[in-house]
Amino acid sequence: MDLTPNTYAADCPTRQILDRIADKWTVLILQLLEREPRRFNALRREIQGLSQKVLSQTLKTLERDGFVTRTAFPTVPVTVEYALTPLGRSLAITLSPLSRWAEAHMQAVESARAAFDVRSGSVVGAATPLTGMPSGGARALV
Amino acid sequence: MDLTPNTYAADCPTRQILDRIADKWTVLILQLLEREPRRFNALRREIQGLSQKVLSQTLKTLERDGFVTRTAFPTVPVTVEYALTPLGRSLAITLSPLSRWAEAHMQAVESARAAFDVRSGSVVGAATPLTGMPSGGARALV
DNA sequence: CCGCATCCAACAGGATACTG
DNA sequence: CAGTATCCTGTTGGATGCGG
Repeated sequence: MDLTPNTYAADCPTRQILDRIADKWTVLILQLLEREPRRFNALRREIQGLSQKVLSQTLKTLERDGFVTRTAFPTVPVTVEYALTPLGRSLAITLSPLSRWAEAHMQAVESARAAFDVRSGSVVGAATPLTGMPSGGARALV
Repeated sequence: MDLTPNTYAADCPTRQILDRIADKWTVLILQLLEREPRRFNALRREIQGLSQKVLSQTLKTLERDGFVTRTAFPTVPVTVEYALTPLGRSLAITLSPLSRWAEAHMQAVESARAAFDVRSGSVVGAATPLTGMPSGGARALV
């Protein structure tokens, strides 16, 4: 039996788990829930661009994976609260550097993209000019 | 002007970046390149389940985002080497805890899934028996 | 309020074949 | 070896309407 999990094997469970946790919505949701438990529509409102359907699906898998708990209070219109489990909290802590990295290096990435697009000659609104010039080839940049 | 980036706004650049870096293949590729630069087919072989098309696409965006450099040596059959930029190295370090978390908590997640599936009564190979029983409802767990 | 079910458009991604 | 181009299918995900 193979006791050492290998993320690079397609069939290893760790691969499947990595696929789930390396997800945009997972990162954002867990981040919010780490601060404090929330209701369904609270999450929906706080995360722009997240549709109700996808939120619903995501929460369900997060619950199944043991990251969040779903508690329904039998109030008049039902009230549902989502909260992190200890396992989920552990994951949230692991994930939070991702958001911070994105914020910290946003500018650097945008610059890199702009530079690359110039090198590739892909000017957005205009046809690629055969005139100017290619080359510029293999200068080590970085 | 808004100086504070907000990952929860749909149009914020950080959101787009988060979407890219929170990606299964990105995590795996950067991890490998952090140890040492690699050739195209080396990456392809080392990462099971990663098709040539997707690897190609992914590497291109990673290059555009300024995470990796692509160096082509004019040998007989051309040789191409991918390596991390300082920015990419910074990201790789941020990403590596993800893989390790997956490995460390693999068992816990699988247990959670099994438990959830039992609660939900979704036995894989069999039709859901109307006989047995529903309920099991709202017991607070965890 | 909290969802699920349905329909449908868009895109991701595998297989294959062909270039420098 | 290191890709690009084409085709074609499966899944993702938005929009909408209904039910507990």
